[in-house]
Amino acid sequence: MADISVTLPDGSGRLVADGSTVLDVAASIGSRLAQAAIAGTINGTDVDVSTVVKDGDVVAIVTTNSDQGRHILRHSTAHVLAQAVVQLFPGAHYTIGPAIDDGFYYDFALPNSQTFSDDDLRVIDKRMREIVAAGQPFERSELSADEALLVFADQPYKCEIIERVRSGVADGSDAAEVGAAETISVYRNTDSFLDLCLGPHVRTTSQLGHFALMKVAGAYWRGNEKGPMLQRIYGTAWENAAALKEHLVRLEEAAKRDHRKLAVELDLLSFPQELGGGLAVWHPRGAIVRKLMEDYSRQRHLDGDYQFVYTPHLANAQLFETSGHLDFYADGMYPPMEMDNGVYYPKPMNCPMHCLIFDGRQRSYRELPMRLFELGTVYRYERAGTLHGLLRIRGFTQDDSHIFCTEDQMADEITSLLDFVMSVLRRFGFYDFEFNLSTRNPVKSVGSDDIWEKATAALAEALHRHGVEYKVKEGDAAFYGPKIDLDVRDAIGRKWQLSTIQCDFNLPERFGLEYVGSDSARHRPIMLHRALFGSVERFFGVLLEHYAGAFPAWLSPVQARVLPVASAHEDYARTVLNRLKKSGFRADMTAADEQLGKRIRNSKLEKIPYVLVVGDDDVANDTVGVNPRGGEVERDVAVEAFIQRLDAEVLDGQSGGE
RNA sequence: GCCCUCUUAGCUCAGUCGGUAGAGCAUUUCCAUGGUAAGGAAAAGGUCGUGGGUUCGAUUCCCACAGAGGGCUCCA
Repeated sequence: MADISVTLPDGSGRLVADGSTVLDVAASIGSRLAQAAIAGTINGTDVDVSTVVKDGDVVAIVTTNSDQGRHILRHSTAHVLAQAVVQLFPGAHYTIGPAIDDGFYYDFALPNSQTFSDDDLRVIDKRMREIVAAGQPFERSELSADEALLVFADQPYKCEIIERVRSGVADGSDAAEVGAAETISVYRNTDSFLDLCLGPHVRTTSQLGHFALMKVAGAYWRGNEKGPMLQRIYGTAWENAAALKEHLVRLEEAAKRDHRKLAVELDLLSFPQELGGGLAVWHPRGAIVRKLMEDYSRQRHLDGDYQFVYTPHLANAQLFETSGHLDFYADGMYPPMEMDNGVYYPKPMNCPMHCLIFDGRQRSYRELPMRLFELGTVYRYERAGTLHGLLRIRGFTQDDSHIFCTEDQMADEITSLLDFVMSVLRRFGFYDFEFNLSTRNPVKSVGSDDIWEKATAALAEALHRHGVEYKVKEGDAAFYGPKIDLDVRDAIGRKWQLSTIQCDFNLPERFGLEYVGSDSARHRPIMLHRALFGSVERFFGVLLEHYAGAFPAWLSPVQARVLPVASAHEDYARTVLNRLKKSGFRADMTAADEQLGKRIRNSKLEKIPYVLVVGDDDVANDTVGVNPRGGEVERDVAVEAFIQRLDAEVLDGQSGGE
């Protein structure tokens, strides 16, 4: 048989026998590679390892320890899940089951609106392992739509997908199942189980097995809340036992950082049931941290030439009619209060009120850019199921600013805003930023093409000037203007969306805002909305998770705790405490009513940065024993030296770190 | 709002096959004064989320509501 030549990713050529498959190519390179091969790519297209290569093809082998490989084995595991469910729950309809970050899910419709229980998960898991042990092959075949409809005649959701392919409306939501192509591919595991799928898949189920079923959840068919509610099973799957274990440990670590758990443990804040859902009260420990955050924010805004304003929590309905919020977002607002002189609403945002301030008198171009700043508390009636600790809450405070400027000022203003945002976030220990630029949704937007183009260009320009990478989210802008969103990565690599910078062409129009230009004519200002923390509550929650409750010294509720070894040292301990307080530190003391070890333990659990132990030696020498959070104990430190050290650390926290 | 699960002492959790409840930690008091992550003893603490229903009797079974958790949808 004649040889053909294929090219490998490193550019080298390779001769293989005509009719060779991707797996044969892998085998020709090495037997271990062939073992690890679960799929391949030919000329950039994902394929099964059983696919035959042609002369001149560029062939790559996909192994399990790559993102692409894991994606494939997760998707294959989803098929195994579907087979197990179909076997165990006769009459179950299976719908779609894609791979996702770290795992996969599969959505099912069970007969008679049955639901899965946790016990069911255990049974399903067991059956899945039997399927893995059986080493079933994944055999690909291609069918016409008519053939496929016949094969899946008793699977209405599959038929719907097939019909969508036939009528050419299949889109991203169908992508895991079928391609955009006219032919429909299916993968067969056994004579009785096959599934619509674009592929590729592993060769056999025996290449799978390092998976865990995580949870059951409800999910709407096609994400449509008017559509049927399906039963979704989430799972995670990895290339080997170690990777699976690592993932599960990571989840445990993240759970330990849960801000709702830490808020209770550290006595920071609570959500009393009597208050109502999504409403928090701040306890002294949490309130002091919040105050420090707000003080810091205020100081930075003063430095940045912002003008401080205050606006009330209620407003006449007319205001929100003017702003358009009542038209668009009435569902998300707390209900109206009818008074003798009109109808009032709690404010869901601050912008309309800031517009009133701008509009309070005639404005000159000389006043622009005018930057109004407020820590403004707003109320939004978030739907019950969406509440989530501090991250999604019904009453919250935005570090909200509205900047009124001319079109020409827009680019500079946005550029300096980006500096400002990053500088503030760095102070809270975030150094890894990702930017998203959301552009116009042509169907739903206000404002002229010209102004959209200018504003989008100004945002892009600012990003370019900073030399930062950014993703463009086409059509993701609000109806009133384009925006930049900023995501940060926390200490364990999770992504959080925090800051936002938005252009608004709508409110200036609706409120008829104007300024007098140097040409003596009236012009409409551009309005920029921006929040750095986003909401103080949400930012606090993210910060809690980021620091795992161990706030840096400048933010810690208690910076140092003095512990006398025995009662005899209490007087001295008190003088040390007073010196710390006089130096401006937040410090306290725990009397020797309990053993030293226990008091140290409790202080550590409170994540206090410094525990100062004082005994006979210290009384004699004016020293302390310093037990720092996460560090080594140091004895005989002069009190003055410790104060200077802490002073430097706090100062560095507030102003260093750039 | 939708699907599932949950709600017992300040916290973390047992428990009652329907006969009004227990532990550890925390709290208070007493003893102990201990140099770097839990010393000992005692006391106090609960209309078992709320409201209805079934029952001789409900914290337990049923229903509704509220709140929480996991998802979906939504997030100006």
